[in-house]
Amino acid sequence: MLNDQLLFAKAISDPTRSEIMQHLCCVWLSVNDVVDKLGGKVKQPTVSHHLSELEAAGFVFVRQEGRQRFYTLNQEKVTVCCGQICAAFNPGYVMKLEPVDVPLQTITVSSKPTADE
Amino acid sequence: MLNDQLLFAKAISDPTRSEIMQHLCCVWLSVNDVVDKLGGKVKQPTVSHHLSELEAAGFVFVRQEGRQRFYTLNQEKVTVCCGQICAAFNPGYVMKLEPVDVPLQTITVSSKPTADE
DNA sequence: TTGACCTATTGACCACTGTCAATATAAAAT
DNA sequence: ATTTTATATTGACAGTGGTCAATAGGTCAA
Repeated sequence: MLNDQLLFAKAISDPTRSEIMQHLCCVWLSVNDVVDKLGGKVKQPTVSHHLSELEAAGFVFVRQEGRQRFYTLNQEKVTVCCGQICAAFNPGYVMKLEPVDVPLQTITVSSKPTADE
Repeated sequence: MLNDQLLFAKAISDPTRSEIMQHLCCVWLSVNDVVDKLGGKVKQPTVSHHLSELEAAGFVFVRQEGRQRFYTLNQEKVTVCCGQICAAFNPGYVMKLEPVDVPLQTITVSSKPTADE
């Protein structure tokens, strides 16, 4: 029913969830790590709930390790969604993501970004 | 407390409102025009309500003409918001919008501070 | 002036959602 | 085995938000 673009918009439309997602950019954090990063704004069950939602929607990856669970952002999916939104509201334009101080790199909205490591 | 990025995410997180905004890309439509474009999915008061919200948030422009009100998308603001979102979730990258088949035009939305200016 | 038309407003309804305290579950440490 | 630690789940609550019917307020046409 709901496409990724709408799911992504819903995901980032809540301040707490948006902040969580940004903290999960490029790093793996445990649940309590995220709780700490939020500086007491919300409690652990709330963070856990948001992370479950994000996982269900495919916006984060999870890795269990002992009794902790580490989460990280699904960078590719998020980038594709960003591109879809840009394209939807800028007809006639193409979005490109250019690494700072590095040769050009292009993201075509309907295909996979070439974000190599 | 709520920045444009969050307001934009909220705006496009509802299917009806997102569709309205896309219909208002590059054209001026009356309220009833929008109602028609939505094909009976929602009634006129609902459309009117969404348009009021969008106007309050600055995402659409309005022009009164006789007994009708014409709305159009605030393309620049929407594009800036798209760029902010891309930047927020792609640290280390800059987003560029390139018109198809036309010389380069750039919208820089970097989270990195530029020393000058 | 009267009536038809366009849009905004009101009030109500209900589904959804973000949050928390309390508790459960599971794994590690003692 | 007991305790401590890390996370998930449950249940409840208040607030938000999308929707509509009914209506109000203008504006134009006859």
